Amino acid sequence: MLQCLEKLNSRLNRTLCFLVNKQIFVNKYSTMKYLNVAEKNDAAKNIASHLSKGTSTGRKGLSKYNKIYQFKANVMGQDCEMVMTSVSGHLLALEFSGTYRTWQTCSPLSLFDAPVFKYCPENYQKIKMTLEREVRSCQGLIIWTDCDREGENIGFEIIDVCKAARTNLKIYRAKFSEITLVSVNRALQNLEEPNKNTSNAVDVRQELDLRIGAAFTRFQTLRLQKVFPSKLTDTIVSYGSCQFPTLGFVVERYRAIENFIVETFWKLKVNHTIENLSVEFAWERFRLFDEYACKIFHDICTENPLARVLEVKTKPKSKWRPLPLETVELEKQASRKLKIHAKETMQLAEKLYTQGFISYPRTETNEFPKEMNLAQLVGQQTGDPNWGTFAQKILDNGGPTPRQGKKSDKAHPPIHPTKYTNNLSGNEKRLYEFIVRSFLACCSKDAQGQETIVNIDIGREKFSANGLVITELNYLEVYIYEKWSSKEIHVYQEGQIFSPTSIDIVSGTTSPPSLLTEADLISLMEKHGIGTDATHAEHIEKIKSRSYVALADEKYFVPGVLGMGLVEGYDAMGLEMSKPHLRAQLESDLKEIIEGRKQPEAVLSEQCGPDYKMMKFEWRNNSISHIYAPPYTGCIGGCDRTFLEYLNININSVIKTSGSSAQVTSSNTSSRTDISVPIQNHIIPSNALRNPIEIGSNRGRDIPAQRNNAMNTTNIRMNSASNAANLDDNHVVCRCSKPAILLTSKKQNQNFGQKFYKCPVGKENGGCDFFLWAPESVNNAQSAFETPPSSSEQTTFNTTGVARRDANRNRNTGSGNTDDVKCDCRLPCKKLTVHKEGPNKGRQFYGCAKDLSSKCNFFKWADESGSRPGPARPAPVSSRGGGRASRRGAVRHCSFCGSTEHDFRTCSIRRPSTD
DNA sequence: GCAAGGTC
Repeated sequence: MLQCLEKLNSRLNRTLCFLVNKQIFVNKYSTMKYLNVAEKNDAAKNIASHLSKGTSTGRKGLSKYNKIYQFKANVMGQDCEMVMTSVSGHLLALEFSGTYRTWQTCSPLSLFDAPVFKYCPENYQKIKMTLEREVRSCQGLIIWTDCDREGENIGFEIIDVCKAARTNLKIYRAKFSEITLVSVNRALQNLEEPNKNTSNAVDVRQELDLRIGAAFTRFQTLRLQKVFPSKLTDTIVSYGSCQFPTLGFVVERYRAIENFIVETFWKLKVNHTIENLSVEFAWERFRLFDEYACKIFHDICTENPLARVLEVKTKPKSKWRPLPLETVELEKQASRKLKIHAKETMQLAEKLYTQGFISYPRTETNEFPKEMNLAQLVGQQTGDPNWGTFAQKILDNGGPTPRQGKKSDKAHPPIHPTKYTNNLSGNEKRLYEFIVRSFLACCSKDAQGQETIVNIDIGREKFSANGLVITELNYLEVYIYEKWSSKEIHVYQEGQIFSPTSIDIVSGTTSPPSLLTEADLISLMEKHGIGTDATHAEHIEKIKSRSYVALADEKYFVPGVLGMGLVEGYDAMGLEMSKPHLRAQLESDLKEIIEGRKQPEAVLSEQCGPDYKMMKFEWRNNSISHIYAPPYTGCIGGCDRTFLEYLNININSVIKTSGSSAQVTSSNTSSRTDISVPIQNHIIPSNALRNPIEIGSNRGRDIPAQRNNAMNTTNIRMNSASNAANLDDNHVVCRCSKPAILLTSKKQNQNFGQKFYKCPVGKENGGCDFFLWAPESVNNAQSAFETPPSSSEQTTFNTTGVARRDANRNRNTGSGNTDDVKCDCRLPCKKLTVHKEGPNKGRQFYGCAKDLSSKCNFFKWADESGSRPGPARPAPVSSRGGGRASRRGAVRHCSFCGSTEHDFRTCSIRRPSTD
């Protein structure tokens, strides 16, 4: 009996193990159920279809646009129940709280700090309720939103809604590049965590767009309505980070045309006519702006007017078929070729998409996935009376061979027809036809021709003419929107001599660029990252509806009085609101948030906070203490320009970034390291400051100084208030905003034992190369940078490390012979004489022999021995950048050319292109 | 009454 029981027990155990191993037991009693949510219904349907191998069953959700699909799938080794549904883009919207929502109950300025909250708009309530209802019966949530920045944020909106409805939810992110069988199954087997950083970046983008957009819109609307009541009553004068740069492009082109100076030019033209065939030869010099010079060449040619054929080249020439169609290209081509505006094009495309005639029209992809059955799509078109024959020809001649682009949004294929129809009308019909013809053209072959180029010589002047014979039209047969014309030319042979029919001087005038078309505007927006492919048309429409711009001849954009006034008004205030780089700066900040290098709060603070530029400074080596006694609370926003000059901060750059206060640029090379040296390590935020400040430098970088001032940057960043608490006692932060670590030099040289600060992460681990000698070590260490200071240098009045290095070199160089004295480029110097009126007139000095654009900052008086430190008197500066030593005498001079008659702001050397 | 980004 006992044996029987043991046998039975053993058998039961084996059965149990088998069931557990096969997960039958687990499934029976605790089958895992997941809610899967995609960004749109279409995606949910297709993903469900792939994951279920076509077996998913559908049912209605509370929202009629967002259905629910059910199926079984294996998730992490377990067979699970799957429920799949979707949202429709963003589920939540951002809005101001309470009284901040209405215009009359708060100041526009208060919107920068006003409380905001996320809520679900009325038209999305049903989607939200579906999620809440479905998730209650699930143990897991899988996010299937598009794998881009906005998609990640929409994912977190879904997560927030679902977590509020159901606790203890396991949450995963499916990452996929396209909705294909392979891709979505791979995503399910490699589930990840949602990326909070990416979502944070979108939150920042949303908040900034709302705050800045609403604040400026209300401010300028109310202000301008008050100033121009008769003209602007009931008119919204909106501001947006995309609509304003779009307006800026229109204004900029208009100004370029207005400011264009017409010039007359002259050129030679050779004609050779035989039996009604006239061939024009173009001059190799193209055109000259000097009539007299052109006449001389004309005389030379006409003195011996025989042409000799130097070369006859015949080569095949192709005209490329179009790339697979992406949204921006569809908008541009429809505007150019069909004269349908971008906004209408997208509305039409949306309609064609929902009727199933074309694929998803918002795509940045211009290459077809390999697994797409293009032949089947081409086959659908063979019955059409206009392009059916061509479609059949593609199939008969080896099938579709699409030209492939290089762009992919990893989500949608290029725009293509998905179903044949001949029941459309109006612009809907025209747009469908364009999409079909573009698709067939893309699947066809390039047009082929033979080009002949003939080069001739007349009196040593060269001319050329070309002809073209088209041999195969190929895609041009179906793509009726492009033309390629043959050009007949006589038969020439190398060495042939002929008499031209005429050799003429023709004059012409240069012409300004043309006004922007919609296609041009879209190209500019795309180039500068203004808006997305889905929103370009809306921004253009917006500036039209606001009367900022209008269309001339129904084609060309011209700024209206209001648009022009806004741009010029802000420009006059030094606020570059209509320039694209403001948006570009935000995009750069968002990227840093995504990469985890920047806190969202810091970006919000920088872009949104009041424009404080007050900092507390302390000076090392008494540098400028006699003028600005430490601790000095100074402004770098332009309110104290003298102070900026002493720090060699380029005021123009400060103004340029006044909206974000992220960066100022130093105006000369030697001073690019200035700021971090004279200022002691204790960089303490003043009471006026809400944020601590990090000051770094470009120490150690080899930057050609005069080439690009913007490169000589000394970064001054506002960090988040929360970082303040993390700072160590020294308040030294590195350039990646981390508290710097204090280390001791172990190198066996004169710096042994000296202390210095470094980035805690280290450059080798992705940190920065921040370096600063500790205050207690600075008088003993080589210098605040790399070069050892001598005792004499310690007593100099220079505020800059670089000037000290110059002094050091001066001491070691020879005694006035140009062959002995070498500059910082290690090249022999040239000896120069001061011509400027002043105490040093006639005095000689050494400077770099290179030209202005590449010379270094080396300076040395010719009549002084090398043992003395840097110049004690106001110095003539050998190049843009030297001569900080002269500050002591309080004689102000230009930091670029040394003149005492102006400062660097008005220096003609510094600003050759604008002065 | 405001933005820009999703999508229907």
